[in-house]
Amino acid sequence: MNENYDFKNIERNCQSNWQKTDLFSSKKDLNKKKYYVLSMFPYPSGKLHMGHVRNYTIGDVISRFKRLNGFNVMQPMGWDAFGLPAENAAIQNQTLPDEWTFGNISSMKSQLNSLGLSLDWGREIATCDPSYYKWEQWFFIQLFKKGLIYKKTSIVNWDPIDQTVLANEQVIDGRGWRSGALVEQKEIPQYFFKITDYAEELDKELENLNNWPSQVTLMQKNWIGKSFGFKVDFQQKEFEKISVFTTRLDTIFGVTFLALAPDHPISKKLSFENEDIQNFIDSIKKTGVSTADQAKAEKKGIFTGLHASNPINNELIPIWISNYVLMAYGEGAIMAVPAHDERDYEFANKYSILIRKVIESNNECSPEKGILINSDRFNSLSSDDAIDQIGLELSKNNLAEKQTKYRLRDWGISRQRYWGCPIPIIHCTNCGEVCESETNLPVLLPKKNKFDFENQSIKTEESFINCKCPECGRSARREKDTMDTFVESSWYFARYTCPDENKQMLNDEVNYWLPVDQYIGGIEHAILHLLYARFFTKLLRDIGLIKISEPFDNLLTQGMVLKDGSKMSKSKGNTVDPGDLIEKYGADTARLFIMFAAPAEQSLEWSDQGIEGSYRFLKKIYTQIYKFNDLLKQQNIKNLSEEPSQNEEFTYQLNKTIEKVTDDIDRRQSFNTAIASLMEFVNYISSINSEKNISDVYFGYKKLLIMLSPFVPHFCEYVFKALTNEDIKEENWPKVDKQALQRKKQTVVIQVNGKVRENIEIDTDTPQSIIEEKAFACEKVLRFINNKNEVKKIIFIKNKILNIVI
RNA sequence: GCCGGGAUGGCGGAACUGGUAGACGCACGGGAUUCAAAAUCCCGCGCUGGCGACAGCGUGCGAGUUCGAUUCUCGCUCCCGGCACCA
Repeated sequence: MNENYDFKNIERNCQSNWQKTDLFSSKKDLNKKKYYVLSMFPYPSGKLHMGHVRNYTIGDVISRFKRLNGFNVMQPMGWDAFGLPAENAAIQNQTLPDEWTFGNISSMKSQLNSLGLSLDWGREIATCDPSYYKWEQWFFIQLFKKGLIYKKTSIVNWDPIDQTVLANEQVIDGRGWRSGALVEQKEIPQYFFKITDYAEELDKELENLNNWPSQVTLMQKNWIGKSFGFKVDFQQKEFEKISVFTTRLDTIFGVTFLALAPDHPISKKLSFENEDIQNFIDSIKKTGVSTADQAKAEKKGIFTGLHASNPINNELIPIWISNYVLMAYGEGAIMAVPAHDERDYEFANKYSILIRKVIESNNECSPEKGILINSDRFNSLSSDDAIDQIGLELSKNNLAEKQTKYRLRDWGISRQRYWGCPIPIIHCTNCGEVCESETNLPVLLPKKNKFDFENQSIKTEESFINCKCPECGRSARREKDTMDTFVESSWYFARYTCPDENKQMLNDEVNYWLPVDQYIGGIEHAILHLLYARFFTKLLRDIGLIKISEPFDNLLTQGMVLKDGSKMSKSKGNTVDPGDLIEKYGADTARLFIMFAAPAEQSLEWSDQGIEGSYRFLKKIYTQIYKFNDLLKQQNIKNLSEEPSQNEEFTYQLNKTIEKVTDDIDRRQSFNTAIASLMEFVNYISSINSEKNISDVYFGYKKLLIMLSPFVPHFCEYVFKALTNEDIKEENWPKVDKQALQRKKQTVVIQVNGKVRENIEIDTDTPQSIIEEKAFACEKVLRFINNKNEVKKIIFIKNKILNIVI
């Protein structure tokens, strides 16, 4: 053992040994319980950032912990390799998207390895590899044939100068990021996955995800947005009727206007005849496409000049068109009740529309349910009863229909970009829209020699576009759009189980490894990615490729890594390069610090000074064990048998630590407190005389190193070998001796009116009467009690507290 | 705007089921060691008052429930994440 902690050598040697022995490759083994640990795969941006370090260290700690506990662990890694940044980089750096991406993959792979992650690289996947996306195209075809994919037009951001579709991210303050042109809304045909067919199941099965953070399931629940209500028809002279969806039929007497979405068919028809309406709709089209932009936009509207009649009392109601009504939800039209809906209220105030209260309330606008007023024969009913009765009456007359609605919309997957998985559709003038034949898969992305700025998002290669129709054999044209990159990340966890399978999408291995036992990733993926992955799991099940319905058993959503209060980013110049840290302190210190600095699920404020503390902690253990090793040599001690210690305090401290660390890692996933306990234990060992307690200190260090090894694997492997001459890889996680946790003495706190006045050290389980006696003998307690007669009551919690209330 | 989360010393955080607020670490101050520095070791460290014993105050703000609230309830403020074409 070297006198100084030489992390560079230790880490280099360990990593090369692990690689040589292929230590972390995983195979099906029916003698062990399998455990599949998955961290969300990275986008290969080129440089590892602290968020990756955090994500992958968490996954690695869990993997190593589970291995020590006898599980057959699989921890794979791969690359979410399609996406926009590759195209941007290609334009900026005069490279090609594939060259840029594969270059990044190779440099990020070595960065990941320098962290000492116990990854099974034999299962590596890159989603831009044809052997991966071939099966995505195959799957697309199966879904298409099952009718789970359809085409419809939808709105995109259009940059009129660059003549290209923009992602929401590329629209800054309503302008294209490159051209600076005012962005327009444009309708184009796109393919959609029918995720709404699965809305009910996706909603219902959230209940079974007991090991997911409740905030994530709650966000998904709200996103799916299941609600019960009525579709109500308002009769209308010119257009026969206008249907609206409402969850608050009880407020129908309070309806003072109807509002249509700007892209509602009636709005569109009216715009052809009326220039003002046309201008109004055009002005709305200048706001961004994203829901956030639309919701933040000022509420605007225009009166159509038309009226409709309220089905409950035939009252004539004005019809407006407004930007706060979304075509994508419900009927694209609403019955507005300003007295009981805040958005309607704001709109009615702005345009001086009548506000009529129909639920009892002291406020001008109250969205809460209550007792009906101003509602004719339904007055004094509760909201819920009124909904039932009004619903019944209108339904009888075919004016309303009970409906269950979801806020969830179908998933549009067409992207007008180059660097993505080609959609395997062929447009034939003869046969229409047909799938590419399965034998022709994969539909390869056309190679480019030079990345074309003018047409960055459209494939112009004639050799790609021109093809033969698989049905009739005549000339046809290939679909030019690619798929949303979320499609690739919706099934990669399944493909890891059989990455080399080239005859089918998935084979039987998938049924051994799935579901993923522990999934780890950023909280920013709480809705979209996790919902799409759940959706795909159900699709794969229904096609018969897998048996499970939910992909991820346990979910850990890690917080972001911040510096100076905000997300690390190049533009803010507040990044910390993990490579620099590893160079300066080693991977073990970097891993230890990032796990110690904050709870995994919370955001982590980066501190340059804090990492010094973690480094110091490792150096301290190193030096202590080095000295202890010397002591063993001097005294020529060789065989230390693992006998129970006679030192009661030592066994208590050791077992308390084992219990705490095990529970913290396994159940609570509270890694920062697990490390704190290990630090306390190191402080404790330092405080005992090692010459007089050789055996205790030896076993103390031994157990300590095992428990620390998931966090700092290289360090522990090396030091363990030096101390014991054994291989830490052969060890098991230590077990708690429950007996050792029983203490003979306890501290009981004496309070007066809930304020601590004294502590009493006393035998465990001492009864209340004796503690009371002691308490009333304490000077510090009596000082706050003038007269024993004032004591109103005494609260006693065994081994904890005696509270005297006066 | 809507949905979700957070706020505790100078800083990161701990307190798991309502029961001693501040574990562990950083920073800082004092001391030891050293020619000196770094490293290391020891001691102190919420705020206010007090020589001290000790007392009062204290978990974003305002109320409430309770013998007792960082923890539960209601109402706010600020910060962070998501909002369907960033990944």
